[in-house]
Amino acid sequence: MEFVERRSGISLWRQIADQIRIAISNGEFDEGGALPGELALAKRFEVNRHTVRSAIASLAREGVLRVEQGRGTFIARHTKLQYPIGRRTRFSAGLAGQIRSLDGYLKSHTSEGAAGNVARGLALEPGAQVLRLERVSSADGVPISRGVSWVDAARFPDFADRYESSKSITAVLNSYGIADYVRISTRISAHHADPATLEDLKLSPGAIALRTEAVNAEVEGQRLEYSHTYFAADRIELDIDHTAVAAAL
Amino acid sequence: MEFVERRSGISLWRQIADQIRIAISNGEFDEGGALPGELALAKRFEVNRHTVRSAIASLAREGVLRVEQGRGTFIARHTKLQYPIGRRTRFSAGLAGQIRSLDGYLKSHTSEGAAGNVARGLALEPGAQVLRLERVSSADGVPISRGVSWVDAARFPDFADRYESSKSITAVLNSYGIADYVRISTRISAHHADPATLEDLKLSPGAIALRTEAVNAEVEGQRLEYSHTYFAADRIELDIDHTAVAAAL
DNA sequence: CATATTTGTCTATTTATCTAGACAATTAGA
DNA sequence: TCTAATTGTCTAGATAAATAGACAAATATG
Repeated sequence: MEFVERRSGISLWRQIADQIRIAISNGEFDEGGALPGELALAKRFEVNRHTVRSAIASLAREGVLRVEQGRGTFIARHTKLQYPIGRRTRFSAGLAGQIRSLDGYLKSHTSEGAAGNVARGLALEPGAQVLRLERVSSADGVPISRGVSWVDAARFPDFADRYESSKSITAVLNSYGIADYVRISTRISAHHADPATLEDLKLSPGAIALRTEAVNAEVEGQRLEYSHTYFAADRIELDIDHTAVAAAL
Repeated sequence: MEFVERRSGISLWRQIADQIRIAISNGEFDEGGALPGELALAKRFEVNRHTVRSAIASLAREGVLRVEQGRGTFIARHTKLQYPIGRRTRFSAGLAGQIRSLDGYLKSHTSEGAAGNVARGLALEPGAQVLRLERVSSADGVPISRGVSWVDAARFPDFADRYESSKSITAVLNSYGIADYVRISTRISAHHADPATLEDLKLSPGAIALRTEAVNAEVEGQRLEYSHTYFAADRIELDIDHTAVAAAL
């Protein structure tokens, strides 16, 4: 017997869909990839068969399950992407090998005064002019992340133009003569996705966003980039590498 | 105008509550701590005033908001705990300074054959006997995390007994003559909390769990502990430290 | 004190979700 | 081919969520 809670603001079918999703990612139905029948699931969750059917229908729409009349319900997709994070995190290189194509576009770029957290991240005075770049990335056509980056406007006046042509933070920094940089800190939290993230990542309400707040700096410590990135938590997970400086060379 | 989606399986009041929560954590209502009036919020989310009231009531029950008749609605609580993760992550030491008390209890301990991921994490043969320890931790009386740890049963036969008395992984490892250990890898994902996590962390359905899958090892590389930990995402965030080995001494 | 603004409570109605049951359509296996 | 087990579709009714409006109660302000 599993638990679903009524009057929680989450419909029963949605709770059941979430639990099935988790069970799949825990490898629960791996033998053959078949789920228990609708009646068995209804008994397990203590709900009506039609409620289970709603849950299954929503997972089938997402491509997680495949339903075949007379045969049963099967797992259609399983794996999440792994996004490595470490001292030498590079956005584009991280997913290499896991996907065929990685696209990204610059959604907007503006100049603004640095708010508190941005100023702290870049070690600037609050209110100093910074460039704000908003980017959306997709792997094999599926949106993966939405990121906002801030850089010092005084040091990188035409960062946006250069980014537009190369579409790589690393390449732009290289073009400014910065051969190498390292990740100083990453702060990770999880939320229900806000409307902007829902839209950019093509998620439905209630979906979860993994958020990283990161600072990249030169090897000597001079701050380069401060960023917020929102990942679609049902498509990707973060893989932290704690190995020491050896990899840096 | 913000967006709420109907027929998504998440009730409107719940979507609105989630958005208000996010807005608070983004510092949107910080001046004075007062939210817009119910009518203003109803207009903003394009719903009835009563729907907004449901959202506010649920946040007030959680202690996030404080409602005063005739005056308005105010922010009651703001901050999340920061849980540091790095090469030298220690559960008990991480939250020092942020909280007054840290409690934990051993919920269960069993001996079992190592499943695939456990065997990989501990570098054992699949099926090798391992001890499984399930722990729940609370900060200042509020549940923070639920963790399952596995250790090699052959090497640490009475790990559970020793843990029961010291309530510290570090202390138990010390008692086995292991003076130091390091975090090798941490994998982070986010899910809707499963029923066991909901119960242990006293969350309501739809709440988000931040999950870490971690491997701790001796400095020389010998694997010591493999763990899954679920954090209540609305109470804590993970703070990754990328600084190199300097801190290890 | 008078007034405007805010939250609190009540009734009524509409819409969405969940339950219940019956039976059809498809598939697998004896 | 017959039967059991599965998913698909329909109807009907009960429960929960959302809308709508009216007015009370508390607060702040001029």
